[in-house]
Amino acid sequence: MSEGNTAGSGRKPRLDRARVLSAALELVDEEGLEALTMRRLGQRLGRDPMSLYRYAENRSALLDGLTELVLGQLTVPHGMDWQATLRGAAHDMRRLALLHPNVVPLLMTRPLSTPLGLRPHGTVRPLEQILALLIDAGFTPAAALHVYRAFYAFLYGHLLNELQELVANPDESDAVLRLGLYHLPAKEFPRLRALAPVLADYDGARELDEGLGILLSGLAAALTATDK
Amino acid sequence: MSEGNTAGSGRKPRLDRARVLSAALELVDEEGLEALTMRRLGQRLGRDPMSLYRYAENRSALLDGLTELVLGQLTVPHGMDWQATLRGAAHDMRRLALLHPNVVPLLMTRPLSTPLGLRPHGTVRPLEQILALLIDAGFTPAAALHVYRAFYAFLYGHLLNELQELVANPDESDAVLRLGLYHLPAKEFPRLRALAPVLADYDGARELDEGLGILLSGLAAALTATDK
DNA sequence: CCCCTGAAGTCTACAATGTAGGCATACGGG
DNA sequence: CCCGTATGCCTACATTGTAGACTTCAGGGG
Repeated sequence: MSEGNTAGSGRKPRLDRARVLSAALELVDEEGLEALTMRRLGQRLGRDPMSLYRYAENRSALLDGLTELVLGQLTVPHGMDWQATLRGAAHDMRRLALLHPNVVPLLMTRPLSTPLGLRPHGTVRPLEQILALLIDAGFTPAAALHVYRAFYAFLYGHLLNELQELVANPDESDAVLRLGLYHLPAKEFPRLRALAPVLADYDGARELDEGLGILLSGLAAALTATDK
Repeated sequence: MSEGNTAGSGRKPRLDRARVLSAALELVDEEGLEALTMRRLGQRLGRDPMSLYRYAENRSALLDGLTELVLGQLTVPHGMDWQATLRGAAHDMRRLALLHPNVVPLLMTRPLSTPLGLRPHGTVRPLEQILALLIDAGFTPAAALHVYRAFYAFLYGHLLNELQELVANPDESDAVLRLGLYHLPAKEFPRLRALAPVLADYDGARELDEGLGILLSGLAAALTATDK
């Protein structure tokens, strides 16, 4: 019986920020954000909860660390024209979101409470990279910022959209059941209910791609007209 | 001395779901989401915390109630063409977000954990209204859904974007200071830091409007080409 | 080899939170 | 007037984040 090391295998290989964060990420991936408590995380690492404070100041900083860990894995591709690059980055971001759906709320809302300059550098780097890309492609810095913002907005919004479709019974193919649509009074929500079949086969990658296509080409047109 | 009724004025005018929710909204508006605890809310209403459970099952349901209360105030305008209507709705949504910035994280993330059919009806109604609008404007139901999704994505993403600019010292006009940009190493983030002046005068309404213009006209073009 | 210093980890303790379960009380219909 | 039901309150508890003091331990200078 010995002791409560849930993870079991490795024996006390000296803690370390990266180790803490990735354990936290595993925990959140497996059991959701609520499960990420200092005590549970300590237990999973076979350590006293209090040890964590050597590596994370407080729980909120731990959450920031999580977003940093995930966003740090985002790769902005090289050697293509700017539109293809942005598309590539968007799809990679989508991949990360689907890989860690429970972290998505953090990705969306953490920045709301942290000014740009104080965010973990890893989370700001993609912004810098993309600005560089756009400026090298000939955009004015100000125009580059506009493009980035529109891109970011649509991307993040799309992810919010897409992850809603995963909710509930992911193994149920009938959208009426899967999304609990039968709870909506038919008189009040006729169009929505009629859309059940369409809701049933949602293709996130494609929807993202088409939206981006429209947005990016539109931006290119609008901006070349003025100051690009 | 009497008792701990912080709100002071009114004396026990019988509780009621609407009263509870709007007190919760005030509390969140004034002191942020963290301040919304059962005890604080009870105190503000001059009631025992436990009374709240008559009107809100649990804290999570209270948060859902908040999003419902705010989204219920969204008005989708009438009597214009579909693009103008969507624009109008977007600006009204923006108004609500700026009015209740602390609730925005809820608006963005609550739907992620609640299937469509189980959401408070007030939060689904705008979706139905907009679908109706688009279908009446001649779109296929499926096409209407696509338009709605792109619209919603950009709108929500834009709000995430815009609310980040409010963070930190809202009364400081210098963006370097206001956003803490001096914390970013100049070698690693040159473009971003150079953009400080542009970041300083951000016009959210305009940015929203221009993005929407591009997106909506692009959508119209793409869809009339196929099945609108 | 020993001891000493700082870091790494742990223990104890506390205030705050959500909420279950039982009780009081006030109100409205017979 | 009386009683049943909805409304509100009280007590109690398990769980959380985290402060502060203590322990353990690695490793480097005498």
